[in-house]
Amino acid sequence: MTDSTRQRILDTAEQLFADQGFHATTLRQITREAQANLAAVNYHHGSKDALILAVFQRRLDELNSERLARLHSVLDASDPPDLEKVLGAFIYPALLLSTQSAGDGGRFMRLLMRAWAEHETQLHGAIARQYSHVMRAFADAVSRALGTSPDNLRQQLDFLIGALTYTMAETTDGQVEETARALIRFGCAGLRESALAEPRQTSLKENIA
Amino acid sequence: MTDSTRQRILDTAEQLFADQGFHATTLRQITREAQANLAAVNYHHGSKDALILAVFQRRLDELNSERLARLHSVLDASDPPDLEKVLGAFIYPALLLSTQSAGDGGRFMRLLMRAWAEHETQLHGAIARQYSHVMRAFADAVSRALGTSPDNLRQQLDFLIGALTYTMAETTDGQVEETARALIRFGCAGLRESALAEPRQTSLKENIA
DNA sequence: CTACGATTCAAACAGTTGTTTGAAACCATT
DNA sequence: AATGGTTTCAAACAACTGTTTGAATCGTAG
Repeated sequence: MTDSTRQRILDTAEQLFADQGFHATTLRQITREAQANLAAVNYHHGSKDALILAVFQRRLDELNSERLARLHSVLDASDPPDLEKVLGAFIYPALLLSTQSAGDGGRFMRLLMRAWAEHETQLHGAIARQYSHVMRAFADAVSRALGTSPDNLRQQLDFLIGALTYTMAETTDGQVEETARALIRFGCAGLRESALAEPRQTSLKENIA
Repeated sequence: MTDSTRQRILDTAEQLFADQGFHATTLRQITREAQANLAAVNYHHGSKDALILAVFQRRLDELNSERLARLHSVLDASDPPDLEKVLGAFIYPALLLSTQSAGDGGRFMRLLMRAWAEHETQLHGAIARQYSHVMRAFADAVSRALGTSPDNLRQQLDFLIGALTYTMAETTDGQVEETARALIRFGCAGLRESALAEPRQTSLKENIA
């Protein structure tokens, strides 16, 4: 292994941050549970703030690439794309990150929730920045599936993100698959209804994307 | 006034908790901005944890009674109740709490978000306990509007709560009304679609409410 | 074996935390 | 003016925070 201590700190920090929050979790607690020395955090990661960012960077990179890979696979399958499959490409990668931390399915979602509540901090900005291009890609895909402009879709996608984060944060491992299916059905209906409300946008100017 | 310092501490604590989180906010910061002495928090509220609970108690009591009042008004208007109006009775009171803290529309929602992330703490349990009977009332109302069993509706209502909390947490004051309308339309479509998926439940056993 | 860079470790650093204390100040009632 | 209960205040408390330091240990290449 390139660096075992660094990884162990990252893993236990992720778990403790999700359970207790960033400020409430102490470096002594992290290093004790990771069976490392107190100074190891500063040695391997520089500072506590840098550790927090590192915890997210690792997972968000994983989440983003998995989502985009599935999305492109869906886009290649049919044109216009199937809305259910587009939402599936958005939702299932998030569930994988949750269920892979065995025993606590909602941990990653609670971590995201905590990060999002940190509204005007470095963390919120960093996550928003890493999310934005993925969100744009999915907004484009949904707009093509519905035949509408992608402009007002960001809001409806936020509805979906909110529902996903909140619900999965307290879903136990067994119900994850069923909850995901219900969420996809719920979201598709909401998106289709919202698409009906605004005038169809079929002009070239908006739809070449 | 019965107690001005107590109220001032409650107000500034609410604001700082939403902006920075519970642990990151210090009693010295609260008392400084509230123009009170450091010991005033412990004198008036007992402890920092008790202050956190008090901040939520005040707002949740307000939110719950407003929601239930509007719900009963909707239930009295027609039978079966109008689904859009039921969701409106759920959503608008939350917006009022957000907009009444001028200049930062999403503050209360971020506060709720932070509280919800505190998963296995006293705070999470207290909020869930205060929410449960309201949730039950709205689940019953929605089930009557749709003509389905209220059993599986809790999950769809959680979708709505998640979308509401997440979206409003970053909605600026001006867009609040429009966002609420979009959310109601989105949620109604999702609920109606989910109702179609399961078999109609019209037996006496489930529907006497 | 030796030497050297990477890693670990115990100890200490200065600063901050929530809480407590006892005296001072306030304020209405006698 | 004197009383007694409520509220404020400055000061101190022990405990804990993230970070730094310099020596000890490790693993490996010369």
